[in-house]
Amino acid sequence: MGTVSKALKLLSYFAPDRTEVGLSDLTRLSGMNKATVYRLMGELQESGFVEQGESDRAYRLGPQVLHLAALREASTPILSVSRRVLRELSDETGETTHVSLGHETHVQTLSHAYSPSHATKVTMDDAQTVTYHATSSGLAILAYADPEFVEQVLSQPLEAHTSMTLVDPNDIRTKLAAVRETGLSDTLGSFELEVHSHAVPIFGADRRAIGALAVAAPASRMSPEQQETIRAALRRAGAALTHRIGGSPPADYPQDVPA
Amino acid sequence: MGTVSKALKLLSYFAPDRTEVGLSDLTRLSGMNKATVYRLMGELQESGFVEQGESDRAYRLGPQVLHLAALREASTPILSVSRRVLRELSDETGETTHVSLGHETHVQTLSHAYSPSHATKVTMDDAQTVTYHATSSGLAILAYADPEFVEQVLSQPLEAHTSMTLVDPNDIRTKLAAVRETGLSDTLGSFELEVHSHAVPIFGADRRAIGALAVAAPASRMSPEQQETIRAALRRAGAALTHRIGGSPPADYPQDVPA
DNA sequence: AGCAAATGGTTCATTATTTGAACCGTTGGT
DNA sequence: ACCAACGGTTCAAATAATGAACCATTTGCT
Repeated sequence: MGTVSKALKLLSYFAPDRTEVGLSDLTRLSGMNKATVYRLMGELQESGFVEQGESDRAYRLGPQVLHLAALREASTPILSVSRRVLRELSDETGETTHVSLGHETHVQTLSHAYSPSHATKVTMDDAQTVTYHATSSGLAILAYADPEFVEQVLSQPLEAHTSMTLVDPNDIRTKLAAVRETGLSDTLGSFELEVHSHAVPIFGADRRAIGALAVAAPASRMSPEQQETIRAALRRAGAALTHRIGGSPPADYPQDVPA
Repeated sequence: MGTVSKALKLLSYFAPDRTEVGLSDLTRLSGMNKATVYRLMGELQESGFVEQGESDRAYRLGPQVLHLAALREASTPILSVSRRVLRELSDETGETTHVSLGHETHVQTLSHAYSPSHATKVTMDDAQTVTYHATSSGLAILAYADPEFVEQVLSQPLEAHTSMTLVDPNDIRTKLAAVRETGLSDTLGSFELEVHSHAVPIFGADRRAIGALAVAAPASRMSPEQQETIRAALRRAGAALTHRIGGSPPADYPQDVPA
């Protein structure tokens, strides 16, 4: 692994529940030498990717990441566009909605929206990191990913988040084939019990799945009619989002609801 | 300069008007060896900081920057908070407003809002990079920055964007003292002719100026009354933004409008 | 108060990585 | 058919990264 990758890997230890990390923590988490971490963080700091607290000297993500994100948004406005799509989809379905992006080994939540129509709802954090195999979003992305990439993900240890999580690679391959039939994935309690989640893939300009749009509802509220509402709304919203970021679905993506 | 800094420097060549950059362009822009750039970009790509187009193989900023920005926003919500503040400030003043962050050598626009009340308005891009010495935002930040930092900025060549730009370091030091008197800076045509811009600094938790909030109006519309409206609105909005991101102004910051 | 352990930070000889000139194979223009 | 520019690749030489041991403060415990 090159030096640059090591430095960037240090950034990945920031998480919603760990927004500040000290030097020793980073050393332990990364397994690198303390002097190495210190120097790398120093370079990241010079470039504005992290900043250091005055008192405790813990590292935080710096303003430079906002600048780069604004720049990325200027060319491919996923965030700003998805915010509107999420709002509409939440209003339409009455449930919590979110968009996620597929990364090398994990799926990352980018943004979410709640519906005010129910007191009980699935709660979310932005910037959450979740697994491919246990979430409807992850499965939606995998279903339209390169076969090699799928195998790479399935070759890693698959954690059982709940008793409902699919952990057998063959079960997952079967599931992915089913997802491809309809262009839509769903999971019941496989990431968190009592949560029934539906997702559709979002495609980029190169017709590859870059992320997913999902609706997460309490399982208790999921009637067949509600499910049909969600599926229809999700299909429409997904197509809209794909289109509005300049992407297009692959030729084999189901355009209509299959019989 | 360490390897990591070199890699991160490559990211700085992305700009609103250059969202895709090829290998040769990067080599020229950075002055580094082509093989070096290639390897560094490869590492940045592996970590998701950039991605490559299928056809032309040009590099774009990758989805990882969105993830980091979402993470930073979760702990210090400048962006989401400032959006609301900007909206209100634009409605109140009837002019274009924007927030910027102070960086090592430049000032970067993060977000902006327009007012619908006039047909002519100052137009903006997000993620624009501008100079410290020629903008009201830059001067507002400098006025509350460490003296060493001010000297560092003033020791570099100061470009005259227009005939009105202050380029003599002594003139700028005098200007900064005047800004400290009122806690508010303004420039008339020093970045772009015909634009009259007002700005207040935004302070972080450590009471240092991290950025600025600004109102940019066509010079032709700037009457003494309009100016007073803007100053008052800007002071209130700046205090609100500083407060809502968990920051506080330094002890010597003028709290009330001076006599 | 006094101690022990953990923290951030620093040093410097050893080591491993980065570097750059020259080299392919392709593509697009004339 | 040519030339120039592109992305990508190679390998010996040069340089930068590394890690064990060290110091100074801070924190937590008795």
